[in-house]
Amino acid sequence: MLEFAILGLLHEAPMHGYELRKRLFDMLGTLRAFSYGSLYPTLRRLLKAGLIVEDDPSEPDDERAARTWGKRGKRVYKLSAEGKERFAEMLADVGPQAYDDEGFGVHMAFFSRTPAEIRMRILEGRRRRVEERREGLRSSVARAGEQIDRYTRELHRLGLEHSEREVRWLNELIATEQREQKERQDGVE
Amino acid sequence: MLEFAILGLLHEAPMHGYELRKRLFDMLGTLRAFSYGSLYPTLRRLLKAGLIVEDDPSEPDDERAARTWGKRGKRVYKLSAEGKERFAEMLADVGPQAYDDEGFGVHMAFFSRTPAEIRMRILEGRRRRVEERREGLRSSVARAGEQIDRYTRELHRLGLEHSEREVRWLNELIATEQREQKERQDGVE
DNA sequence: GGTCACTATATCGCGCCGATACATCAGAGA
DNA sequence: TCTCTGATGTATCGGCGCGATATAGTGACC
Repeated sequence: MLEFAILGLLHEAPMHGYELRKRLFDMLGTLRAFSYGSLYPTLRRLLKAGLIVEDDPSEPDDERAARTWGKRGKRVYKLSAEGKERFAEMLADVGPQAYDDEGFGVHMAFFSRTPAEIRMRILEGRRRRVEERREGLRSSVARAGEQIDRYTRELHRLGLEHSEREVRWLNELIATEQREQKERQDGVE
Repeated sequence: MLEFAILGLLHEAPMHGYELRKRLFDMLGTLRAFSYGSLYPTLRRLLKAGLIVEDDPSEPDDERAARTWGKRGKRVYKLSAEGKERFAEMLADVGPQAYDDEGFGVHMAFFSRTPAEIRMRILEGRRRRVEERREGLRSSVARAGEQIDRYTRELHRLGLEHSEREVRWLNELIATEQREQKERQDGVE
């Protein structure tokens, strides 16, 4: 997931670790924080795999100000051709991880770079997933009184409300996507 | 967190791994699944630490039916004195992990075994945490139009709604707790 | 007799977190 | 001028938990 996010973000511009982390935080908020303890090792891994390369180009005087540093701070990374390719593959490969809480959020944050058809698949897969959760919680909450711990039931009540709300939210998004797709088609014809 | 959950569950009765996992799933639902890949190693660790002991007592003919097995399946664990102590310590030690999404859910699932005072601390800490998130998302959503990616904003909108709803839910819980505490005091006096 | 779903234990690799350490730099305030 | 704080920046370590996978006994249905 972090790999996906890094590759996605580097499409915008070359960046160093700290910046990546901030951008990520802005996009995902508390949904997914990604600590430095995973960020830097992942960067290393991507570097070794050749998916990103160090952008070290002895200063093209272009925004020189940022890197006043002393002896080698700031390591700026940019996407390699292989990295671009890999990101495209990951976009196309819509697995179950794209439907769970964290994976879905990360995927959605990159929807602007995601083909409409794949956006649709993810949105609908997510909806199915949340509907299942909702049904489970529904029956748990309905199976009232008897046996279930009171606090557990409260927990399930909140979960149920969240699920219901998210399904509605997804329905709106899906409707919007469909409307826009139709407009695109009408525009072409 | 898993350690906490296992120790908490074993207060009810001795159990084997599979059963622990099912009970856990029933309590936390999709909030926190805990796979076998973490459950069994954790059980081992707790065993080695002496917090749980194997309950191997050559059949007290008490529910014999369940263990028809052949050659040693089913390893039943029960709490040791140290385990009980440890759980009590973990209950009393309310750190930031008790306020985040997953930790809070697990703690709340064991509220029936948690002193009222600590329940209060956790509830209020969680509320503070969620309010912070809410404020962050609020300003992000309000800072409309300009610059922010459309899908990212949708993500933040949903997050905001969830935060608002959870704060309300927490307020109710806290109010209930306070009411009950008052009743307890009145009853005593 | 087959096969299906459930019960049950276990391991492996690896992604990610939290804590921690260590630097530089900008601005505020004494 | 000095110092302190807070943001910027890179990095490592131990350990938790996940997903995939292997193995196997049990009960029920057809």
